[in-house]
Amino acid sequence: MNRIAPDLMECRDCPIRHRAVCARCEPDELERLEAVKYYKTYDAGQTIIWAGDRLEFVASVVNGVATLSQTMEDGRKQMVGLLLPSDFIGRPGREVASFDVVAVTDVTICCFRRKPFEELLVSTPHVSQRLLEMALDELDAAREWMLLLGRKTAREKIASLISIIARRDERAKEALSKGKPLTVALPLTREAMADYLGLTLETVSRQISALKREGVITLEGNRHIVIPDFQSLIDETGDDSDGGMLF
Amino acid sequence: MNRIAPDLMECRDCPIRHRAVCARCEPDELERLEAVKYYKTYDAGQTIIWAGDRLEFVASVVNGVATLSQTMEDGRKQMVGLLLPSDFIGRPGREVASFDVVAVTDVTICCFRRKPFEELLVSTPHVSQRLLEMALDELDAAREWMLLLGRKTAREKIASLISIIARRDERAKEALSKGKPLTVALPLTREAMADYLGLTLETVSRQISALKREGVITLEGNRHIVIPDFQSLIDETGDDSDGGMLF
DNA sequence: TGCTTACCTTGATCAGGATCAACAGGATTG
DNA sequence: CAATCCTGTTGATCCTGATCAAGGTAAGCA
Repeated sequence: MNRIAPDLMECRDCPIRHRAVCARCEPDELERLEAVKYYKTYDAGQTIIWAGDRLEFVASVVNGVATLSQTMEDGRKQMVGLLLPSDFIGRPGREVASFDVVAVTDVTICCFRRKPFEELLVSTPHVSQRLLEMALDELDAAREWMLLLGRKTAREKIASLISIIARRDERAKEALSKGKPLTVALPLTREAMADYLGLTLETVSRQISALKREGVITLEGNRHIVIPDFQSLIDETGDDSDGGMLF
Repeated sequence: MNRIAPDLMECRDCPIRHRAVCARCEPDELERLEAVKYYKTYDAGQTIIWAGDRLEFVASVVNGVATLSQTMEDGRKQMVGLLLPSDFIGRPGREVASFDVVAVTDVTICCFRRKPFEELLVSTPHVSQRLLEMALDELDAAREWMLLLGRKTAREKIASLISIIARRDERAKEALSKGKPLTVALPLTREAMADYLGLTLETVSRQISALKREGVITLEGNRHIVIPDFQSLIDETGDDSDGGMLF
């Protein structure tokens, strides 16, 4: 898992330095952040924040994958976000968490106590500007997801999920640009995928089998998907076929 | 419709002065905004922005109701936001609109050309702070909506929509606080409701009829809903029954 | 080595909501 | 005033994905 000895790490060596909430910071701003940050690590499966908890800190995901989800009284569950390295956790200006945050793999996060961070937001314009930018991106992504949840078929949902994960995967990007078939690591179980897509795990399994049967994808073990031809996967997502804006 | 003669209106007389993106502005900041704003009005049914259009301006809804939606090639449509007075339209930092914005009733918006507004964002901290706050609120709302789209039944979706509209309705709030039965004006057609909820219009109609048959709601014409007992509507939404955090 | 547990697959059946279709009331128009 | 359009309601039928159920595979462990 390539764990970093967290407390030894300085911001300038941080793998998410140029994508996270601190991306735009000038050296002096970075120093202010550096002074108050602290790292935490969680094992796969651990809950990082419970919905309803008092929100003591906000954080950036440094490495690993976490999910943001909501559960109804009767157990129905909906994932509402996938948190990858550089993504932001928490909501400045809110006392209480609205969603559960759960580590899917082992996770390291870079934390700031909420109150001091809120003060920083006011005094450190490059942090609040970057946070605004990230929030607006998240909002667009959430709205894309609403289309998926409300209108796509099970098959389209699966194809969309795989293509989205492929797009966020650095190594996959490389393979794609070289026209090679690309292999994507799925960090999620079938159940987690179901929670994300608004399906049951059985339907997820069946649709993956169907895509495999038809040669759109190949499985390598249960957690690795090979995509021989990215375009034919895209064709299954139901999205506009303007291959132009890929990546 | 109580149309305001737009160009005569000054910010200090503006009905959304204290809720919109300008809410936090000091008098001097307000002057800067006032200098560059301009009003536009649209008739019910008109499209304000087409997805894919170059985004020339951002704006606040001053009065009326608009929708934010996405359409797939084959016509499937998903609404991803309901824009009520004080809500913000557009995305600073984005060249091209991602969603359609359509006026549902007659609508007046207060516009700022995008480029100058983006500069204002940098130089006017109270604008960007307020915008961040609004974006984070929208994000929470979008995530709530994802639970609705992914996991709720048709009946729960209808009940949720009605209760959400009731909550955003100023006059309804008043009636509620007095314990009176409250009447809510539905600004949406059955079809628009269906697009919002990820259902068909027939299912919307049937579920509304069912709620009426069971006495949870009463209809007054097609666009007004009377809720004799708000709690029993809430009970149908599938949400946590902690009536505590209402409003 | 066999046992347990977690994860996944596949089959049979069911049901919620989609689809197809007919019709009704009200507003608008010629 | 009839004709048309728009919106909404209701019925009949179909189909996608949920539910219930049985096995299968691989890893961890006694």
